[in-house]
Formats: sequence, C-alpha cells, structure tokens
Amino acid sequence: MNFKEIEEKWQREWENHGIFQPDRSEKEKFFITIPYPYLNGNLHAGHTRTFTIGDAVARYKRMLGYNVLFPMGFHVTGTPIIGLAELIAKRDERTIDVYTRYHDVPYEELIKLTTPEKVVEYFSKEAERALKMIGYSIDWRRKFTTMDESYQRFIEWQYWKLKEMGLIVKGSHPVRYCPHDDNPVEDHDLLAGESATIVEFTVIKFRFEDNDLVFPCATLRPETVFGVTNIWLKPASYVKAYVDGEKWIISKEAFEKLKYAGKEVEFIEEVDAKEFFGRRVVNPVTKRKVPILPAEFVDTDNATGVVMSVPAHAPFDYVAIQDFRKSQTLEKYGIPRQILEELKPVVLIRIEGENYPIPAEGAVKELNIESQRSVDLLDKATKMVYKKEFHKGIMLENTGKYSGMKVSLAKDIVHDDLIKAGVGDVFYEFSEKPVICRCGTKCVVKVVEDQWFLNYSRREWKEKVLEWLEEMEIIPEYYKEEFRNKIEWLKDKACARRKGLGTRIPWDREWLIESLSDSTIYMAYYIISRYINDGLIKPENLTPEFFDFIFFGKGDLKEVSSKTGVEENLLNEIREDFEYWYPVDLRSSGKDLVANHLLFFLFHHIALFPRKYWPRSIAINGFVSLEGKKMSKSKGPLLTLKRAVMEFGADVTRMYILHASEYESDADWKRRDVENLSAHLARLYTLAKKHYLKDVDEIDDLDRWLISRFQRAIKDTRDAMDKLQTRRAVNTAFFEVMADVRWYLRRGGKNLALIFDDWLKLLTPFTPHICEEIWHWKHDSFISLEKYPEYDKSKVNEQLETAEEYLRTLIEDIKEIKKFVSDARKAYIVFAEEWKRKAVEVVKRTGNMSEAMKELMSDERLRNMAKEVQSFLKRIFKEGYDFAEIDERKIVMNAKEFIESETGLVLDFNEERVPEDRRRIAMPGRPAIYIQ
RNA sequence: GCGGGGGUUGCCGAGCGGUCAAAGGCGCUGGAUUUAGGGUCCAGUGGCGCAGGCCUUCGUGGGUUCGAAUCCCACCCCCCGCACCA
Repeated sequence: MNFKEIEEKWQREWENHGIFQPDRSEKEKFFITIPYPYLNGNLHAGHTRTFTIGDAVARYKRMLGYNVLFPMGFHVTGTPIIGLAELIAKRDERTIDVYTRYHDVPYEELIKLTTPEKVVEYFSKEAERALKMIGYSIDWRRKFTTMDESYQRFIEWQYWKLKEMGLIVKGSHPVRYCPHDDNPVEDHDLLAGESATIVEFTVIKFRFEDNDLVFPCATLRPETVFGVTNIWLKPASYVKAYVDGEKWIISKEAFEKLKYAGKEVEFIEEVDAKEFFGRRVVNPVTKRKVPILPAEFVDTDNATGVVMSVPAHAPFDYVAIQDFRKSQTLEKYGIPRQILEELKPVVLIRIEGENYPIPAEGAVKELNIESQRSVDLLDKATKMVYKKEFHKGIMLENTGKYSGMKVSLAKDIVHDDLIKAGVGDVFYEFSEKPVICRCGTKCVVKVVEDQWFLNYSRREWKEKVLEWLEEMEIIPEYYKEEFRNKIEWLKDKACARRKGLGTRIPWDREWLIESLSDSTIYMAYYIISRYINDGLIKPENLTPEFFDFIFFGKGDLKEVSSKTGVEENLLNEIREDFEYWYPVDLRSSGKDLVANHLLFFLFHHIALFPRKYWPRSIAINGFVSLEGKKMSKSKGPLLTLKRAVMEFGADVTRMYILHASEYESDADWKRRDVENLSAHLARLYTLAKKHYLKDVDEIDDLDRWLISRFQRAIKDTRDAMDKLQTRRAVNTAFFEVMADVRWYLRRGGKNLALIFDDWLKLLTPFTPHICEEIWHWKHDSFISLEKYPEYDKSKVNEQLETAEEYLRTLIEDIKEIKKFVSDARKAYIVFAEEWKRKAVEVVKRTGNMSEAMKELMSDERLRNMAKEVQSFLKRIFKEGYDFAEIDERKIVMNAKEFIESETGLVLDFNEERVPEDRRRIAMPGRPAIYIQ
C-alpha cells in the first residue's frame, strides 16, 4: 500500500468536488475557527496539532450532519516578518542556517526573500500547500492575509467603531528600548536579559533642609517611608540636573536613563557625594530631618542611585549602620559619632508571632551577616523580610492614616498618595541586568508618550466579558477560572506601533495597529472574504456603511447600495451569510493565546457585536515538543508540517498528533512512535483487504458480541469527540476496536465486514484518506460526507459480553495453573453445583449471613451438608457475591476447541476424575479446574 | 511572589471511593511464520508462589473510611502565564 498515492488522490477528489466549501443551507451550521498562522516561517508541529484537532472536529461535526465552515487565513501584521526579510537580505548566518535546516527552505529560495512582501508570498504559498497535503477540510475560497487592502478597510472600520465607543484612549507606557537603534527591543533582539521585566520604583522626594535641592529616593517599599532614619549616597560622583523643573541629585546612570523616561532633563553639573554627607534632608511624609550618609552597597546603576534607609525593615540599611560602629567611615567624612543615636531602627510593621522585635535585625542574625559587602546574603535577607511583611504585615500606629492596613494594600496606597501630593514619582528599571541589545548597546526603559490604548481596564467592559464567560463553554473546563483571572488582570493595552506591517490607525496615520489588536474579530471577515476573492467586492466598496450593514443590518438597503457601489442583491446575500454563519461556535487554539488573543477576541466581540453573535465556546490545547525538546521557530529544533507529512504520511501524522496526548496536555513528537504508528495503520488496510469485501455469512453469537462491543466504541468515541478528547477518541475508535477485532478473529470470527463500514466512518475524522480509499472499494459516495455511526443500544448484548469475558478469564486461569503442572495434558472442568447458585441468589436477596443460612437450611438436601454450605457462605461474604447469569456449560462447550488450542490442553468434564477438595472450589461463574 | 495545571507501574499516558497490579500505545522478552534480518501474527511483561493465590506499588507524611491511585490536611517537586510580543 502506498499512503502517499492514496492521500494525494483523495485530496484531489475532495478539491475537485468542492466538498468542503459550504454555503448557506437549511442545515444547522457549525462555525469553527483556528487562529491563523503568522507567516515568519513554515508551519510546524505546533500548528499541526492545533489545526489537526480543528480539522478532526470539523470533520466530526460535518458527519454529525452540521453544515461546517472551517476557514483559514494568514497573519502577517507586525515586525518579525520585516525583521526576517532584513536578516535574509543581510545574509545573517544564523537565520540562513535555521531557515534552511529547520524550516526546510531551499537556500536558493531563501535568499530571494529579501522583502516582507516576498516573505509573505513565499510562506503563504508554502502554508497553503502544507495544509492541503495533510488533508484539512478547509474552505479555501475564503483565505486572505492581514496585509490585503480589503482587510485593512475592515480593520479601519473596526477601530473607528471602537473609537466612537470611547474604548480607545491615549496614554504612555514603559518599553524596553535600545538607544543605539532608537527602537523598542523584542526578546529575539536581545543578547542578554531576555527574562528581565520592567519594575516600577517609587521615587520619594526628600528635599534639602535649607534649599530646594531634591534627593529622589527610589524604593520598592514606599510604605516604609515612615521608618526612614537617613538616606544613602554612594561615595562617588553624582549629577545635579533639572528634572521637570526641579533640581535633582541623581547618579550619572540615572541621569542618562531619565532622558528616556519622558521627563525634561537638563544637566547642571557634576557633584561629589562627599559634599552632602552629614547634611540633612526632610522626609516629605514625616517631616523628620534625616542625615545623608555614605554607603558602599548603593548601586548607582539601579534607579536614581539615591536610597532611603529604613534599618528596621531593610537588612542592607541595618547592616550599613552597624558597619559605622565598627569602622572609621564616619570620621573619614567628618560626621560626628553621635549621629548613631539618631539611626535607631523605627519599626512600622507588625507581624503576628514574629520572634524579633526588629525584622531586619532578625533576618541578619538568622543568616549571620557581618558586613554590607555580603551582597548575596543581604539580598536573601531582604527577600525574606519583604515576603513576610508583604503577606502578613500590618501597618503600625506610627504610620498615621495607614495604621492597621495590610502592607500589601498600604504599599500601593502610599505610592499613589505620594504622587498625588507632588512628593512622589516613578522610575522604571529592569528587574535583571544587564539587558543588552543585539547591537551590543545597553538597553534602557523608555516611556512611550501619547500612545493609543485599548481601554480594557474599563470596568463595564470587563463586567460584560465576565458575564458572558459564564455562558460560554470553555474546554477544558478549568480554564474558565484562568479566563476569569486574566480578565480581571487585563490592563489597558497599547494598540499602536511605529514599525511593522499592518493597518494604519485611520485618525492618526503615524501609528500602525499592533498585530494582536488587528486579529480580534477577523472571523467575521471570512464571511466577506469569499466575495472579495471572487472579485465581486472590491476594496473601494468596503465603506463603513458596508460593514455596518453586513454586521449590524444598519442602514437603508438602497442607500447603502448606492454609497458602497454594491448591488442590493449582493448586499443582502452577504448579510444573510453573516446572519447564518455567525457567531463562532468554537475557537480552538493553543494555550499560549489564553492571556492575549483569546481575551481580545472576547472583548472585541462583546464590545462590537450584539449578544447573539458572541462566541459560543473556546477550547485550549497543549504544546508540542520534539523528542522532549522545546521547539523554537527562530532557533530550532523545529519539525515542519510538510516534512512530517512527507516522511510519515498525512494520516499517520494526523493520528499520531491526535493520539500523542490528551487535548489540554502537552504532546511530545517521538519519531520512533510515529514510525510504529504506520504499522498500525497498515494493519487496518490489511484487514480491510482480507475482510471488507467478503460476504457476510449467517450471524452467530460471536458476531453479535463484536457488534455489541462496537456499539460501545461508537458511544465512547462520540463522547470523547464531544469533549474534544481526541486522544481518547482515537484510542477507542482505533486501538480498542482493534483489540476486539483481534480477539474476534482469534476466536474464529469470519464476518468482520459486519462492522467495517461503521468502523471506517468512525475513523474518518482522524485518518480520512485511508478511510476514503477503503470505503470506495464498495461505495461511490465520499465517506467524509457520510453520517457518523450512531450508538444503537439494542445491539448491545451484555450476556454475550459477559460470556466472552468469562471465557477469557477461564483461559487465563487454566494457563496460570498449567504453569505449575509439568507435562500437563488434560484440564478437567467442574462447574459449580446448582445449590451454590441458589445460595448466591439467597445471599444477594437477604444480604445477611445467618438469615441466608436459615433459609437454605429449610432445604432438606442442603441440611445434610450444612457444614459445606456454611463454609461456602462464608466465602461468598468474604469474596463478594456478584456472579453473572450465564450458562457456563454451554459457553465452554461451544468454545471447547478454542480453549483447547489456546491452552494446549484437552478439556474433560468427567467430574469423577477430579479430587473432592478441588471440585469444591467451583463457584458460579468460576468453575473448578484440575489439571493433570 | 501571584495565578492556573500537574506528579500513576521501564517510558508516554488512562483511571479519580470497591469490579485496580491498574485501559491503550511504546519499549522489552518469548513463541509462530517456506524461520537471515526486517515485517507480520500471538503471548508475556511489579515481586513471590509445585493449583487459579499471596505480598508490595500510584510524589512524601499524616488523616477520613469496612475499603483510597481515587476524598481531606500538610509538605516536596515539575510545567505554563505575569503582557504590549507573535
């Protein structure tokens, strides 16, 4: 058998007959979408998984009788494609290597892709080819890319709408930025510091006691401002500068950073920190005058380089002050020693059950820290204190209006209050350093001003989304909680970019709409795109009136027609299409999109469309790794969809990926397992060859058993597919049916054809090509369009199933015993005597030992063997008493030859030959076996 | 740290109060096959056992229960997200 040939043949046939191109009809519709892929490379195993699941569901639903729409488009918005084109143009070695080696792009082809347009052109063609090669039932009439002019009209319309609704606001936000490239930096642009996040420091302005010089102390713990005993500067050169009109003392590094922080900064002069030591500044909150002191641990490259000292709660500060006692530092700077008196820790946070009166002291003692040079230990101590106080701490009386508040709460409130009072500010800093751009420059945090934001933090919007979430089906269910949390957590999102491909913000054309922000409701665009692809709609027809009419039914038909230049009939047609297909019934996606795209997908649908068009369900699937290794588009390893299909075939690839793990968990692609799987599939084919076309003989119990078992497989498979549990579905439909089939054949079954049609149908969503092929040996229709098998309860025969199970156990038992008998020839079978059956029945009814005994003893025959009856009853109670109602003798007699061939023993039913003590073991459902 | 998920027999993974030594696949072992391998088919695959049995396992430690892989509590470990990036 040649998988490849079969697959190509049926893909051709499907396409020629257009069987996956649904139009509006009387049938109930099912609209399933998978996120369109981003085209900065070839489709890989991750796509393979998400798409195959989608296709299996699409095919399944189709066979259930739904009119299924399963469309696909391509995403090209954003910077990576541009970046890729640039790298290729530059002949970047690593890129060339990754794209030839992992993305399977031939070198000669690759080096031609020097513009974004060429990249998109190439990869979209490749993607479409790959998606066809694996046999997805996609309606290709609707494809598009997000660069298409028509799509841009659609996005512009959407953003005008959002703007009208007041959902787009202006704001600023911090980004990672390279001063050299003069551009924001993405993860893959970094040499170091990929995991660094942007941390927001609170700046508290301490003023000189006798002039307006500001010492901006940066802290992550603004709530401890009440415990400040002094402030720290490093004995080094600082900068005096105007910052938004104030004179600030800051480190040199901070001065550079502030230039990007959206502040007006002007250099005045360099100053030596020495000048300030011993002099005093005023705590803007407590008004206490505190001294400026030197400390080596101050990192001038962290925030402002000016630090407030809270010895009670900050181990660094505590230890630095201790150091004064041991060293001559104070003398060195001419500071009187009495100052130490002032530096006593001021405790301002209480923790229930805390051992040490001063938390910082406690941590320092616990870790045995001697000097401020033990930076690692001090970091650890800081974390310890911080963690404890943040979660369990309560603000003390000396914190004024914050007294009694939880620290976790007070922190933010103090921060906000400081800023409101004009004595606070923010300073953005990286959580880890260094952060270095590919060009070798140290990155900074830049605050981007006047940017457009989607106002996701708006309460009413969130409420609506949260409310709808409760109505939706989320698969797996536990993700609903995750969605709830993420909706709450979602803040305003910058939706505009300076660089990249995409659509310009229609009212501010300097900005482009960011790539996730243009992909929120594009499923609605699939309805229109087919008319665009047919040439019936041109970009110039896509006026706001057009979209308003199609999506909302807004406007007078005649007027809309004249304004858009689209015929009335066509407008109606498209409007009806939309009403028919919308909403999206299922959006199935990888779990990486939960906290972004899927949220936006919900938010935008809910904002823009009437309730009846809101998404019905979302499903989340896991990732794919390769031989246990994480895949990476830009670094490898990577397995392209195309390569998988070329090497293993479409059906094998599909079945493997569906069966590799259950829907929500991660799957691992193991080459060896994949190879093995083709053997399984080949077995199906071989079985078909042997049995599918055979006429069915008269049906016997064994056939009925197979049919009965098969009913369960149908039920289980459907149940699994309804929950998108593809692994379970494949396991049941393929492997477990296969196991039954093997038993059936081993038992001498001859009529496998009985279930074959239905078996093929059952498997069609998973392995459509081979099923289509075999099906056509007998039929002219497409199995892909056949009706999915239905569970028929009347065909389930419990008795027969129990009988087969009985037989299986009997054979196992005989084999088990046989192990212990050398030179075994005969197996004597003795069935339980009739009275035992009766006894079981009595026990079942009475459920009580003494009552059962009493009743049985009323039978004279049994009374004569009271002892044996009693011990039997004991045994039933001990071992349980659930025996099936089957005719054991008949079953064994009918299967005599089979048992003999399976066990290699001759069966004998002559009870005389069996010793008394063996014979007595016989139970209903479990005969005595004696082997000689 | 916060939030979500998870730790099952050699591996992947089902099971989620009794029918569980625990589905299915992989791997391994043995057998069959006009028997070189490979493929295919069949069987076995925790330990012990001269009779269908017994013993020990489901991250660790407790608990609830006649009975727990399954329920409760504590602890340990792993994965993912924490954003402006597709």
